Amino acid sequence: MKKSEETKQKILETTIDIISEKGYAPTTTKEIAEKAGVSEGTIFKYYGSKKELLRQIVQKTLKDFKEYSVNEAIPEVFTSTEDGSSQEFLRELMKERAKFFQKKDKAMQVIIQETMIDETIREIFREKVWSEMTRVSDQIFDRAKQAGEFRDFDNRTLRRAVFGSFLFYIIFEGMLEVDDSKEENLAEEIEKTLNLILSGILKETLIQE
Amino acid sequence: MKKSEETKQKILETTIDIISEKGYAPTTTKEIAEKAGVSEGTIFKYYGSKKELLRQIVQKTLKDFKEYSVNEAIPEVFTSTEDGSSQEFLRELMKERAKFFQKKDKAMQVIIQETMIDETIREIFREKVWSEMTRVSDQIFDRAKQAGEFRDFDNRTLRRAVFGSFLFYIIFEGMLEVDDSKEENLAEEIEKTLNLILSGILKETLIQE
Amino acid sequence: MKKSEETKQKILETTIDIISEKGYAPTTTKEIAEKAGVSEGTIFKYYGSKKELLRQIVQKTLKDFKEYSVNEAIPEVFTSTEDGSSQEFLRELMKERAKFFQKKDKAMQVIIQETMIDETIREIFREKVWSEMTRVSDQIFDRAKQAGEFRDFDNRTLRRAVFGSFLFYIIFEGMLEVDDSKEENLAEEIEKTLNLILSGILKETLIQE
Amino acid sequence: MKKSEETKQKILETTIDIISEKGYAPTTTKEIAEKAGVSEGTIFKYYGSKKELLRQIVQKTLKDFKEYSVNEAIPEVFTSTEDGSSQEFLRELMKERAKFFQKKDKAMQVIIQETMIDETIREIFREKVWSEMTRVSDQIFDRAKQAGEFRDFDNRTLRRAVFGSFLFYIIFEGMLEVDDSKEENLAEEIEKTLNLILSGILKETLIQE
DNA sequence: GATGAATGAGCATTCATTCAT
DNA sequence: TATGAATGAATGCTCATTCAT
Repeated sequence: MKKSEETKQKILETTIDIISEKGYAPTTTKEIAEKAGVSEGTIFKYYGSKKELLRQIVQKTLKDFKEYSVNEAIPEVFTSTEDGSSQEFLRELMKERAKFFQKKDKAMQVIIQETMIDETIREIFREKVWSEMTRVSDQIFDRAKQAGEFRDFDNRTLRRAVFGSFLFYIIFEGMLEVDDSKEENLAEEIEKTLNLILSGILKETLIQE
Repeated sequence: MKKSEETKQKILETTIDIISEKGYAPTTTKEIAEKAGVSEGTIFKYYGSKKELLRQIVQKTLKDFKEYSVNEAIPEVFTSTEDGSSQEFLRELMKERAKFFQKKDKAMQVIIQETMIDETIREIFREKVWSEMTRVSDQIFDRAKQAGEFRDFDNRTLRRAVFGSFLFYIIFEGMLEVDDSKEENLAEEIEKTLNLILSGILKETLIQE
Repeated sequence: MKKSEETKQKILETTIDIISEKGYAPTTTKEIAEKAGVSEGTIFKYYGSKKELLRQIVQKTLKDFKEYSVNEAIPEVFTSTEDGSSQEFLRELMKERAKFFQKKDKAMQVIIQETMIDETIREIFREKVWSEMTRVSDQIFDRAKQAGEFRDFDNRTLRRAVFGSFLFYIIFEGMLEVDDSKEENLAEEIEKTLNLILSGILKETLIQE
Repeated sequence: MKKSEETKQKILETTIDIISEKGYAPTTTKEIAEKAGVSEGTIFKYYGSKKELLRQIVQKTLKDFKEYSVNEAIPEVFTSTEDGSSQEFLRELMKERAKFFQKKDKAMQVIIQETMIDETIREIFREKVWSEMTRVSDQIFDRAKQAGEFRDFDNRTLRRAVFGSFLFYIIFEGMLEVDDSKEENLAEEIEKTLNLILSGILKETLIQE
């Protein structure tokens, strides 16, 4: 990597670090410059504006996410579950996604934060994540329902259950349970949660079909 | 209500409205003053500082939440599920809570936003919501497991599934699916989601006991 | 004294108290109102503006000073030194003035402070104090020199010596030597200082006449 | 001097100019910026806060004063009065100090003003000026009394006479006698005043020894 | 290419002042 | 008469942004 690329990268990483802690608005370019070891001018040389710096962080992270999904996660899942059930497929998919989240931990925090606040970011999120998530999960759910593997819940309800527990884990447990055994196995947690969602909480099945 | 109380209340409501749209930091006291129809001075007369205004919004909302829980939600749930199962209890409880969220919609948005960013607010949230949520759900889950009604998932996994889908509904669906049939019945959505979580997605139960 | 006069007086005294500690500018009308036990509105009812309140403090104090000079100090001095020397007269006069300063301690601080800063106040000071001080001291000095009692210093130099040591005592010793024996006898201090000035520091007289 | 140092210096001088006329509190940073030909931001870049700007003015002036005393005034005085009397020494010392005051005229006004109002500044003044003045004058006075040159006044009374007339000259004559022959010789005024104080006003010495 | 000095619009906050009650 | 709610101009200060070097 060229020197200038390194500098640019350093700025980006530093910004993600700081913003994920205190949010975008209260983070100053001065602070970023100091922690990144460059002058404020340099930030503007590379990114034009503070807002643009944020946009590039979001865009880059979501592009990475998409690339990861397409190039690594889904092929990997396909291979390992080739002739398997939808259930197996979903299980592997969630684990792959979780890996990404875990690696891009702070950047994802930034994205969720800003998605809640900024319409521009929200739009990017909608386009890059939400639509893809909806599309892929619709495919899985539809196939599974057709195959008689899943009960007949509508896709939105299914999505809510599958992704919601994941979201809860990311946002609240990570943020609020400070001193907890953070080193617990993510894959195992996903496993347990999906088990629950797939098999249900109750001993006696509630729904008569 | 006295005139001065009305003014104070008007400021609070206006602030919640604006902050829930754009977040705390980029909202200016000038903007609040204009939309609330008071002078900037008045805001500081009543709330001392912008930060304090936020703190009071959070505190008041969470106090209302607690009072609602204790005075309305839980008694109501107890009465209606007196000799019922834990499942029934949980179901009613979630519906009652959802009602509150729906009513305090914007204020809750503010709280979730700031919880992600501000350690002070995070602390309040931890004390007022998280600990209470943990305690109450532990009771329900433990009782249900002892009664042989629930499978033997650990409480954290159970919590993740139950509250996560709820969170997903609040944060993402509300925020991202703009043009959707918002008037859909909340109670019904809760019902469907809990059915899923309680009975599981799969037709054949996964777990052998 | 009528109730309203009492209120007015209370405001004035409170203001003098506070201003003498922190100066006019950083003292707020809110602070005055609170310490005086009235509403802010009342202050403006009586004094019209903060500036006017200051002006009235200065004017009143200097009017008191003048009245004291004319009605008490000078007659008292005349009586007690009727056929005495100028030296005796000066000595008594300084002691009488010192009594006033001691009594009006804080108000005089306010006046000296504001005289240094505000041209309006400076003008009042010039008219009420400086001109009178100059006039009276000129009379005493001239008479004493004519009588061969005083050496032939010009009046300004004489004034500087006589009033300067007094000023130094008021401003710096009072302000800077915090823990000192404040209860020391003012009259005695004046006495010692005037002795010095009248007789000189040196054992051998410097000036040959 | 570097450009940035010049800017910093310009701000300082402009501030001294304005504050010495109207005092610290009513002087606005906007006014300083305009008169100094810089932006308000620049002031805060260099001095952090308005209060800090004042503190630096006071500190710098008093540091200059101390350096002047030690490096110029006292050596100069020692050389010129090497085998002379204490009287001669005191005389020269006062003249040297007066030179400094005359040069730093406005800055000294600022210091005296703020010393009367602000405890922080008062503390700096106590440490830097008052203690040194007390120490040096004690030495001179003690030596002179031991040598039988001075009468037996206590040091505080001596100080009051010597510095008081000086103070009076600085504060009141400079401030109140606007149209006067300001170009009069400072050295000569000091001379006359010290003559008076050393030899006394009276023709006949008052004190019998 | 990178700096850092300088900017100025915009912010939260203060406070003397007004006025209906 | 006295209050205290409300004001809004003005303040100290911040910070993204520019640009000469």
